[in-house]
Amino acid sequence: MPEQNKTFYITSPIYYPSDKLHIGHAYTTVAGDAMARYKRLRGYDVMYLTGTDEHGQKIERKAKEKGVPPQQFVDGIVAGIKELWSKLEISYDDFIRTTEERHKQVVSRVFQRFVDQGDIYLGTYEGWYCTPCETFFLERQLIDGNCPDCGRPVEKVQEECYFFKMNKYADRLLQFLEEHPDFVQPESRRNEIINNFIKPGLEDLAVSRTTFDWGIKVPGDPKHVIYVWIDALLNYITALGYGSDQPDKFNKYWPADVHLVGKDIQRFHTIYWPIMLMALDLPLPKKVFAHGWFLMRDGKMSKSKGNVVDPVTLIDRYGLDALRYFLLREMPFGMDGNFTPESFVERVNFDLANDLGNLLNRTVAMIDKYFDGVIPALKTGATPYDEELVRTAKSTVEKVEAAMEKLEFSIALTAIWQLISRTNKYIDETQPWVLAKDEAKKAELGSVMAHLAESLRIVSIMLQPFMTKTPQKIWEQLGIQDGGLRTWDSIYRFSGLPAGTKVQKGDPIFPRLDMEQEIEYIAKSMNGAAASRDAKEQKPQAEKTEAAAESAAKDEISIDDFAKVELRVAQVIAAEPVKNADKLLKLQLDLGSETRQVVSGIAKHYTPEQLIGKKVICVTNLKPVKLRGEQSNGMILAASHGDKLEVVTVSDDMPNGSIVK
RNA sequence: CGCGGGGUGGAGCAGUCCGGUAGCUCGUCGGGCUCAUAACCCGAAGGCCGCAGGUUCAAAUCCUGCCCCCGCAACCA
Repeated sequence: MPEQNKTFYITSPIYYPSDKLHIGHAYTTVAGDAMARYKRLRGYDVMYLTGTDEHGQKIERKAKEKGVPPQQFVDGIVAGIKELWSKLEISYDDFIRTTEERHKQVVSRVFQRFVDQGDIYLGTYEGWYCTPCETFFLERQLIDGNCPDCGRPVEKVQEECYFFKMNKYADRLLQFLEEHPDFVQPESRRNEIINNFIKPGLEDLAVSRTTFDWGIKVPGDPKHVIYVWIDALLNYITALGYGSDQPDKFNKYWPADVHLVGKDIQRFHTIYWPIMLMALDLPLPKKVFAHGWFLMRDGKMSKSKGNVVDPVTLIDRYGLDALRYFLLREMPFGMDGNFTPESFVERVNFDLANDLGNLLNRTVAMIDKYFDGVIPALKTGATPYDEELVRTAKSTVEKVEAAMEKLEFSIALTAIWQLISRTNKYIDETQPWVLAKDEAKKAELGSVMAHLAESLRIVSIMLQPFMTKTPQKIWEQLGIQDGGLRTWDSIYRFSGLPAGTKVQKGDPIFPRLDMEQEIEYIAKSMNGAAASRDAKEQKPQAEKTEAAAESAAKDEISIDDFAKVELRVAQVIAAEPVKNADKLLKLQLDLGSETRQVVSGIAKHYTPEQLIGKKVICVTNLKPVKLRGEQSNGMILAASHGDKLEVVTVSDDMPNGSIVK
């Protein structure tokens, strides 16, 4: 039997195609791609899997709103996701969709097996149901025994539901986690999982639903739909053909080397997934790595805050490699970090344009100028500075390899940039422009040029996992055509580039950006609708923000529809915080003819004192609700942008109760 | 006592597990150089490492208590 290549199986999460993806999704998937590319470079037989988790109530509902069948709805979104991946040059080897036959059949079979083994049983789910709200609640969610949403009485319901006996495997799981300290990464999250979830005892997991239809039916009991985790997690093996008549890939790649996940779903991958695999008598994945979030200046990214970054906007304007570099460099993998327009532009300018781009540019320019574009012979030792440069290059390779094994992308990139920096310094030390004036120093000068070119070649090869276009551009300028000079193995020696190679001067690979202008550009693209209003200059067609898309998607209404809303001027005569609530203020409003109580979620922005006396606009014919136990008979209008919020007011001489239209 | 993360020179972070010269990027100031994308290189200033106790020969690092910030969860009609 021929010797098999070492395999490497890495997965991204499968994404939920109910919305457009944002930079956070791009981040995870680019990280997985970098790892996959790195392992391929190192000679591994790599399987990189990504995909979509397409079932569930939310998609069923969204499809209904759009008036299309769920499958058609997700098909559209998935096409967009694939387009984004193609734009990001994600080198996935397979894209699994949970609506595919290859997945659904196996999920059914596995479910049946769990039932047969006694791991899944049919039980009853007990909860409380609010008929008007059509929502289930747990005992602890109720407020004074009533619906937390509308305050009306709820009724106790018992519903059939299938459960997975998680606790049956808890001891084995705990033992596994103790024996495999590397399984959960970063390590800090391991304790959280063990202490918060496993040690207190695992509850049986509800694995079916009867409240919606869009999903894989429970075998032999079609009113039940298999609920998300059983369905979704299995993608990692169904994509490999597990349980099908073609299990070759499964045999070859399983167990997975790394599951990349967001920290929000790490729990499911480190508890439920291993337990499911134990129940299937399969080996467990080697590692579950949770990366952090990109946070915006005003907190977590969210559409309502208007701070969502669309990766396409950045790619179209700054190029793919700028974005990929930023994502992988800006924050340590596994930690939260910030996205700001400033940080993005600074990275591009300082690291890419000034350090790397300029180094290539000056190197090629000098080879052109001093040697008619032909790289001379390299002779290490020709200058006193060679040795340290060569040593730095060697140690950089080691550092990058070590960092990549731990998925420490930012550390790997930092190391590469240290080499770039060292190479820039080498130019200052050797002073080629001085050597050039002395014909006797021609060989020395030539060797300096060769060192520069070789250093850049090594950099370009190490950049391949992170950037997809830049290495190619560097090779073009350095005149590297031989594939052998592009391999990872070729960088252990500092002498790969043969003398006589003809360089080809080109445009700067990363043009310097105008800081102010670009920061403003990105900031505007993030602000969406608000930005488009005050945007003075031309906006490239690519700029379409979520917020803008969303407002455009809102249906037009007629004047009659609007007339249904009764708005009146009201004066705040009393205001106090609601107990046990951070965000709520209880307001007493004078509407002229009456006084009424309104609870408003503005405590983070106004103190009660600031509001008293203000004339605000109140929606007076809104259905009353109870919030945190307080009656609210209306709602006051407020403008919000990002984390700013301001209530809408009118001047003091407008009488209370005046109609607003 | 709901869960979790964090407070380190002006900004953003590393170092904290395994105590022992406090490091990186940017900014500021000064200098050098001209091959290069006003890029590159060198140097300097600037920190009682949130506060208070404790352990130790020695604490950013270990222990105890406290303060402050930020996510998540419960409430934004």
